[in-house]
Amino acid sequence: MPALRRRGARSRGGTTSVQKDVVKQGDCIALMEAMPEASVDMVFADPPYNLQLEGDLLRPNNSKVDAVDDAWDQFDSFAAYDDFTRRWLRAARRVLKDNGSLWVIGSYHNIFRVGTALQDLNYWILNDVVWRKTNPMPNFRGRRFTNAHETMIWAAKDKDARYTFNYDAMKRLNDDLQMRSDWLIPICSGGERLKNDKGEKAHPTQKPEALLHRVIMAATKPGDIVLDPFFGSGTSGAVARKLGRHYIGLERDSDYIAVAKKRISQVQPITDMEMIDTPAKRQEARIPFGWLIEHGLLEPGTVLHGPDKRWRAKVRADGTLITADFKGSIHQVGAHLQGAPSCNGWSFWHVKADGKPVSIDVLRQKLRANLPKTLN
Amino acid sequence: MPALRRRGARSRGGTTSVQKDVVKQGDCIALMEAMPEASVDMVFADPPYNLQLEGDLLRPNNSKVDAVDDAWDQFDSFAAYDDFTRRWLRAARRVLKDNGSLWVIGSYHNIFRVGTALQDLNYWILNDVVWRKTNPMPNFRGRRFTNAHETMIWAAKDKDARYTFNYDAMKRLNDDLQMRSDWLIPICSGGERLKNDKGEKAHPTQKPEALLHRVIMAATKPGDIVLDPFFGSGTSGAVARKLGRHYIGLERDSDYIAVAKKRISQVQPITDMEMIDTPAKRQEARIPFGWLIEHGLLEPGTVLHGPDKRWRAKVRADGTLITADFKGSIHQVGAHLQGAPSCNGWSFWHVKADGKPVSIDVLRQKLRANLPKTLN
DNA sequence: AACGCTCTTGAATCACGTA
DNA sequence: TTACGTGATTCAAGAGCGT
Repeated sequence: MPALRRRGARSRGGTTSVQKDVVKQGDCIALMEAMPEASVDMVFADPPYNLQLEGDLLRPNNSKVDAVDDAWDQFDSFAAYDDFTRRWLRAARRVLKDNGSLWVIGSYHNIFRVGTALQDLNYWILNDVVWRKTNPMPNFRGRRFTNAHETMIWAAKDKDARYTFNYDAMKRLNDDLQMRSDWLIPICSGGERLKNDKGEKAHPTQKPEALLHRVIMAATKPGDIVLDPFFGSGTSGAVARKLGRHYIGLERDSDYIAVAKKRISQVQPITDMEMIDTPAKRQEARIPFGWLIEHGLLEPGTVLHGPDKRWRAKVRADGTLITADFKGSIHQVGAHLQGAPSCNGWSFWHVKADGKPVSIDVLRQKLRANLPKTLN
Repeated sequence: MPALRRRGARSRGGTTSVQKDVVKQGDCIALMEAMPEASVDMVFADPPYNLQLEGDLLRPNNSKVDAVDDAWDQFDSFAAYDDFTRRWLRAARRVLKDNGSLWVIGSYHNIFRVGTALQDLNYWILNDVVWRKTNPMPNFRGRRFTNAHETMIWAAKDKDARYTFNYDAMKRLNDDLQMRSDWLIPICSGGERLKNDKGEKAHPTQKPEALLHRVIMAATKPGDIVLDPFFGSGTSGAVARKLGRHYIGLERDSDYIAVAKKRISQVQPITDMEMIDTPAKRQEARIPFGWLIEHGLLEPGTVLHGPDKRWRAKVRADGTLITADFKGSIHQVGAHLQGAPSCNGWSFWHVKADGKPVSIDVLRQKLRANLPKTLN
């Protein structure tokens, strides 16, 4: 039960305290209603999509697609889904700080209803952001376009809110061009995809950490609290912890909670504030340096050195480098250290791997090979 | 013997006739209500976006909605926009043929409300398609992501509609990969952008012809009728005419109508069917397997084998196959042997010719080419 | 170690015509 | 309206395995 407080005493920075870095089991609406109001800086929500699947779907080779048919995704009608949506969005709005913001991810099955509800509840939409998948599932029957993206809505609490947007960090993550509303990121697979002890996927819709990296870097500051009312396998919590933010996860399913807790416990937070604070080749696909970090080819805090080890700098989470007295892009820092007018950071900087220096350009090539022609 | 005929030759509704290749002036809802029902094959709509800064939103009765800045008026504005949206979508649904489809383009200001209305009116969403702009307007204040895309919703009249989708044409447009739901297309500028006699742009939101080219090629056949209830500068009409389709444009503003009419009059339609027809495997003349035997391309008793020689069957004179324990069609026997729910016998079975395996589909193509064109 | 090949898999509202 | 037979339909990655 929230403490009795005077109207207007609501702080913008939180005199109220809320339990941080926890996962709570239960219905997210009830759990949010029990939280103090205006207590979190950002909400990230991956609600049920309300897919309406009828029969089985077979691939051309007659194998069956493992569909999302879990009970938690079943609703009787659009009206029921709308009611659920409005209730959790209203509860989220109450616990959100006045200058916080909210992200919701969805597909065409549900995102229009979410967006309508947001607007009706007086949220103020800032962007719709398209997550373009490098490797979506194809359309097996040839009856539609390949459903190759999902949509995120980013909204402030109201029209006049002074929400956080780390414009420079985003720009640097994108090689000094403004970050656009369409993001190209692979789906979660391979080693990142959590499995249960039977080797099955632990959660049917686990989101990639690269996606959450960009969301959290864009719209929070170190120390901020990220609330995820549909915590699932805990991607938002894991990335928040890694980036020096706090998390609160709400989840009904105890199996998912166990997976998420174990996962988060293995995350090594970046404690060096310098690494995470955010004060910001033409024919081939352009790969911003920041993408190496988003995709885990470099960890924030990694030490890079120049060709002959005279020069060193550390990698920050937003894709800039930092030395004792200077920070900037890989090119700017390289030029500064050498006292040169310019420097190609891609060829200048190296990272130690198994004792041997590896050019970061090698990492770029590796990433480029993994991000196919859909880049263009 | 079944007659050789094109598959999918069903009539697409339309005993009623409708005026084609015209632009009508007036309120689109009233104009659609005056049209015969089930009379157009596709609707493309670029409705007002309800940009909240513009304040020029008109209610259904054409009264102007005052500029709004508080929550109550905002709700009033959304309600008016929703009402308008539902009315024109309902009218459009009535004039759409049962197997037609509808496209609506919008931005985050209005697209969620459009999508919700579509679902509520029992339209069946097929895809949301993202138009990624190569050259969007940058974000000048640095407070959001560059708004670099718009969203189109593609919907059928209902869940069971047999809408047109030229899968093969789309695949060829995309280097023989399935067309995805994210399209990269430049905004309309340069010579394509229509100007008035003062050199100002003739319409504020003229859409690029490349966008309409892909929409119309994807979802209509030559000779189909495309209805655009917010005709504006007439991009949909110009592209429809160019591609051998018909258009119906509805528009309130007489200046826009003048621009559109002049523009369309200058379009040279492509008359060569070879240029605009989009042959699909599904629509090719059906050749029963037995014809291969009748026409001497296969002898009764010939041994067929599967892709890897594990499976064998003999051809009987009536066009069935026989194995030790089973007989049936090429499809049934292929499925039975593999223990699969189904099998495309045309691609499964091969015959030895000069020591090399030849797919029976090759024989089918040979026969199809030799049959008189008039039957095709 | 480095390839090359096969097999598996991912938030999916995934036939159609004829009798 | 329903039942049934034909036959159309997949892309990018990762894992595993053999050379």
